[in-house]
Amino acid sequence: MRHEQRADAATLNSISPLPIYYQLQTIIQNDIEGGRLKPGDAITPERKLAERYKVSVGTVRQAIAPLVNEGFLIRMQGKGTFVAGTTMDPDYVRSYRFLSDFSEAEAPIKFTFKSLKKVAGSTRINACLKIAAGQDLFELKRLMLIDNEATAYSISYLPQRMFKRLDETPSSRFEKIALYRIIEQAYGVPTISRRELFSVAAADKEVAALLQVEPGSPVLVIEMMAYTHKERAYEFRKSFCTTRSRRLLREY
Amino acid sequence: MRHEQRADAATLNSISPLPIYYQLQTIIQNDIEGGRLKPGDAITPERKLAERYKVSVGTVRQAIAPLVNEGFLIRMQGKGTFVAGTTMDPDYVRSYRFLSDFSEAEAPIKFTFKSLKKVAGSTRINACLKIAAGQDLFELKRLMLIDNEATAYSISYLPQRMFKRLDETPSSRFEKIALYRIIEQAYGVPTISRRELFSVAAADKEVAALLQVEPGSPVLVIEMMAYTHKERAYEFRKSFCTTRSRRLLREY
DNA sequence: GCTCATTTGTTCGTATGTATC
DNA sequence: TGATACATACGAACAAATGAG
Repeated sequence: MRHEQRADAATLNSISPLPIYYQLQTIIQNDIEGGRLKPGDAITPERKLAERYKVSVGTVRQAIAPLVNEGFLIRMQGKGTFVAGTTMDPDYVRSYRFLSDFSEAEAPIKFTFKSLKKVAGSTRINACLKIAAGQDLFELKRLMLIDNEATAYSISYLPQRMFKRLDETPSSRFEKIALYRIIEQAYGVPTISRRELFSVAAADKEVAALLQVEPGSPVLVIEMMAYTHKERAYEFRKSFCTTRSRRLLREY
Repeated sequence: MRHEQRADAATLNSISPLPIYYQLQTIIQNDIEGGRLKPGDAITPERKLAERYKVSVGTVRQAIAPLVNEGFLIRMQGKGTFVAGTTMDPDYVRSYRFLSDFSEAEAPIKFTFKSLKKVAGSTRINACLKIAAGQDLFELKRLMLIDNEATAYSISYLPQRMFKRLDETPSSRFEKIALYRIIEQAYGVPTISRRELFSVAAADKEVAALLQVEPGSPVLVIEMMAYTHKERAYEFRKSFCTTRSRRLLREY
């Protein structure tokens, strides 16, 4: 479990205008973002880092503290310092939160799996994901229910090359665990940020049937990109929501 | 400009299980959240705090660091440590950001002032703002244009008691400076968080006329609450957006 | 343009406490 | 119980930025 960091090609430069603690912080952060340190790995203990780089423990702590603060690392007294997974607040990372009003409580939601299959890449989606036009995708469809009423329908696209054998995941898993958790646990890809585009559109036949509305009636449409380290896109998702009785919540 | 903190009713307790640095952090944070330290104020220098509380400079720094990190304070070498205003990333705090697609650049937006007047409180809005039903409100209406095309229309409600004489603000100011900046600069109320509820609704006559759409046609509706310290609500806003050519952006 | 007092920034080293295994 | 590792706290020295004179 303990990850052995290689005995540093990167070294600290005391002549550099950059503070030593910052140089060390960058080294560690690069190891995380470069995938050499994966979620769950323990990093070298602070005292050993201090010896290796010939700096004081305080300086090592200065390097580690901001990484802990930004959510890259998790420190546990008596155990060690570990690489974190998805940094976003679990509440914020949830895409489908519905309220009828600000004063009301959040409605519990149920995910149902519809399908997961390999599909050919699309020009637009591959461009958004910044992958070659020829690369194939996984297409995941899910329906979200509140009080047994279909409330949101989502179609996700993920690069096959990045998530090999995702289609071997038991479908029940997609109903129990959030997608970003699966991505993180199975592939070591944490979710760092997301962008969403909101619009209104008329429901097509597929959406209308699933959301139980008249074809052509207006629904809330959200196109989302999910990003891991270094703003690398890993998912494109299109969601359709009815907002008859409940409305979609976002907090910042 | 320099704010003199009173010579501490609150004192540090070395017997307490809470670390000293944390106790000191809490004292400072309470002064900020309680309004005794306002945005722009300088806090007592670290060495003086160390003397006053009989702790080392390092401990004071440990107390200040997280407050800097969370955005309550801003430190400037050679100048001092100052109480920050709105903590949110300026980009994130902007409510009206529109893109035609993920790969496109953001469209520049123009705010136009429509009206600002005193209105009686409403049961629902006052409840959301957690103020007495009888309290009066300011109602601010603004129209947002992209490429001279009406794209969003917003109606904001703010408690009169909290923002006395807001209606004496020159209307041009609302077209040049974001509302949250005015609120912060004129009243010392920083924006800490927001919640939004997204839905789709038919445009009424007023909205349809301003957004230049057919009455009854579907528009994106966003109800927003803005909060300052301690999750105290200070604004209720209802926005209506057309998403013909551009879509509303949110990032997390 | 220069100097000086003030203030924060960086780095060091040490000691002791506490949690884990 | 002991070894390991992080948490808290202290204090000192020098660097760098600022603003006043």
